[in-house]
Amino acid sequence: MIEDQRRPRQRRKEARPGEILDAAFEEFALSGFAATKLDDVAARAGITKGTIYLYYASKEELFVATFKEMARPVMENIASLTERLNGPAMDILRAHFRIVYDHMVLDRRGRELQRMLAAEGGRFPDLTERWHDEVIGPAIGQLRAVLRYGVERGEFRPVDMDVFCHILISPVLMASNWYVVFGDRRPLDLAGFYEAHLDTLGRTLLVSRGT
Amino acid sequence: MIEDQRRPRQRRKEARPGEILDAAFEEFALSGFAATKLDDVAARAGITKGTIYLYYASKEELFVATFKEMARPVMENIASLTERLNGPAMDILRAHFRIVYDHMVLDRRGRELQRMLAAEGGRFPDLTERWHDEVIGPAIGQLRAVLRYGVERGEFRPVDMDVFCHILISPVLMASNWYVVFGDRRPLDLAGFYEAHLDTLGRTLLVSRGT
Amino acid sequence: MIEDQRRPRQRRKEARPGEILDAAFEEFALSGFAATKLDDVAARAGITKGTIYLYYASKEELFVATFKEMARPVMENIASLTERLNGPAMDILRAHFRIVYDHMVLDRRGRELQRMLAAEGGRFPDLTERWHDEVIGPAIGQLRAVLRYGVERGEFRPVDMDVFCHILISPVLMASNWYVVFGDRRPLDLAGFYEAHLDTLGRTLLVSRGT
Amino acid sequence: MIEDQRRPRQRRKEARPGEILDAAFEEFALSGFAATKLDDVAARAGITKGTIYLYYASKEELFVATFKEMARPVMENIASLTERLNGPAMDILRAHFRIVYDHMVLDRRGRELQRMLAAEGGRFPDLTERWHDEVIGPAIGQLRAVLRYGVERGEFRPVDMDVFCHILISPVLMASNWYVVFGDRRPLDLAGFYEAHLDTLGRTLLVSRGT
DNA sequence: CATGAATGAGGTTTCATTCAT
DNA sequence: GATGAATGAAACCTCATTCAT
Repeated sequence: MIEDQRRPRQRRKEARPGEILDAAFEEFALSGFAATKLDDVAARAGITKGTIYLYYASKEELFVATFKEMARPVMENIASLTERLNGPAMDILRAHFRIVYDHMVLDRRGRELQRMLAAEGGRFPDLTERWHDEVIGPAIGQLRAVLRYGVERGEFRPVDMDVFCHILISPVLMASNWYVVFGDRRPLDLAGFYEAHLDTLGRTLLVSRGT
Repeated sequence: MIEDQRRPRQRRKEARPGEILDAAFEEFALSGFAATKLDDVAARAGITKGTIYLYYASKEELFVATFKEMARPVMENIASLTERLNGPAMDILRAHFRIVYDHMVLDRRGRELQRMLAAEGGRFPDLTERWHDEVIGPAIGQLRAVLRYGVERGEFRPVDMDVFCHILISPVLMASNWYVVFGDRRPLDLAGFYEAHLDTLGRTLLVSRGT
Repeated sequence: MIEDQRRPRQRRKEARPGEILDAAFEEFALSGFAATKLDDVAARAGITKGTIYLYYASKEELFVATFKEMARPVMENIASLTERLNGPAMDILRAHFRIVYDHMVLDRRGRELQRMLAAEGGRFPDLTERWHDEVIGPAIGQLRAVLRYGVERGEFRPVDMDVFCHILISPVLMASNWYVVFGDRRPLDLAGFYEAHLDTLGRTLLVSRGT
Repeated sequence: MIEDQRRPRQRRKEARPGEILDAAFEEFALSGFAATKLDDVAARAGITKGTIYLYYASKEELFVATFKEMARPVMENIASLTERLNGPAMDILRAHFRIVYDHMVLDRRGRELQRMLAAEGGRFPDLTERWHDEVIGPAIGQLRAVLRYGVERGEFRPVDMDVFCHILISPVLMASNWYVVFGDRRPLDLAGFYEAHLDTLGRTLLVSRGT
């Protein structure tokens, strides 16, 4: 956003790829892969079309690189989810979902990534796989670990883990998807949503609930 | 499915628009709006490209017509959801979700419609509005009516309707989205999923559960 | 050349591919494969660029089709060279070379084909093979048959066929190549050249020459 | 070929233009003028694209310089062909053609130069002129001088010099062209070819041949 | 001298749209 | 109504050339 005072040719080359990916992400998120014009990406990045090809061999490669770059922080954060399991399982769950909400719902990038995947997954199965292996899979794996911990602890009732993990995480997808589709026109009370989600978790899982 | 006994020529004339929409839906669902070629639509419909323009003025118009046509049965079914509220609220909920699952998860069209909306909604805000007004809105409205009925009946505990409706319906979106994104490669136990979903509903809503 | 009075869209489609190949040949012969612009081909054919793609999938394919089409008459004429071997071998040779000169030297297409092969053969090895198999090979094969016939008849002295065939046919390549490279600026006396060539043949091959 | 012992940096400076021409020649010979990329030339020369422009103002100029440089040794050798005319004319011819074969057939550069001329001559008429004036013309001039010498000497029969010179030299073009077009896939017996060529010369020219 | 990032004109290719039949 | 050949704008991509370092 801050104007670089040096002339274009003088800009430091190290920053180029990143600037391009930022611009590309905006355009791809806005228009989808097929409808995005490299001219627009270049214009947004303040360069010309040809320059993109110095760093990425094709539009497809740019898309993949963009997705991977934008997914990286999400992946890293998911990977570093609660490893320590001690204390009440419900507290761990609460912390767990706090992070998931931050990265998949509140962060615009997380939301757009999910949308892009739904939209373009057919043409980029590798990205779908990667997203599953490094985001969805680990997130559900962590959730399952917490559930098992809670059950072993006598805090949670025993449930079919495979299925319940998907059930319990679905409000996250709902919130992300709602935001992306209906935007600001039909706002969602995200804070209330989060609380209601956790309430549901508790009622669904806890063995004994304080009435 | 039922063979039309009339001569192809004759049959065709009236059925054309519908056949085109069927073909268009498949192609749009497969490739998205921008990447779909009218050539492919025409080929799939067994006609030539020019013929499409006899019925639809542009690719955009075809897309809108396709979406509307495919959304119509879903809308109608949603509209005819349980109007009568009598008997246990939980039974009504169960019936309600049966229909929702049938049309939004099990029916490929319902799944694709949701995906298309996520993918192309930005370029077709009218469709997004329509989908909200005639599918999502009514479905949630019905859900809210049942919840209110259950609360009035003393069967459900009082909750924040607005938020909980979204929470409680999210697994439907999850199932639909999962299917569309991960396809058959990572199958979901849909029957178990449905049961777990209803179980969650019960535990979340019911005032007292028979242990 | 004769203006077709019908408007472009009305031209008969059957003629299109041929018209395109004619135009393409001129441009390819003029500029070579890489430097030829499809715009120019289209302009020469009186159509637009897109139309070319209705008939040929790519510039390469157009080039190959052009070469094959232009080579066809040459190939057919070579194939129909003297099959009957009777009478003086020298007379047969004379007739043989008359045809070869007509198609490889006097005919502009024959000359250009040879040039194109030298120029683009590296990028289109299939064409080179085809040209060898259907033009050069047969022409030399026929020449060899006549030589053998002349030797058996006692008219020609025995020579190493493989090598002499190439030697004896070289003036044809020289004439063709000269014309193509130096054009009209340094004309060649083609009639005298042909006679001198046959004279050389006679002196090289005949057992006894009438002094 | 001889290793330059000086440090690369130092050696480079003076040798640059030559190295560039060497690299350019390989690329131009491989792909032709239009399809050759300066990137590839630079890579082959071990420098960067920009450096080429320190020495040559444009791709065209580089091509011309390359051709001239590569043609220089050929021109020089042609120029120094037999000036002394004494002894049997046939011996002189033999020596003459030995040199011509060495430089136009056996030397890859000679072959490629001829090919390049056929391929790009249209775009570079100056080169064509130069090649004619300094290679083809002198070579034929020398040949004519030997023929005249042989005729005057009573060794050769009188012939139409202009035409016969072309005829008699054509096997050289054939050999060169064959090699360039069919490469190693359809090898030519060059030694036998040379002998057969000289045999043809003798039979065509000599007044009386020892039967 | 040398670099190599950047440019931008221009080429190939695609495809929604038109229109004469 | 239906066809399908033709169009032409626009997209992706290439690469000769420039220029600040």
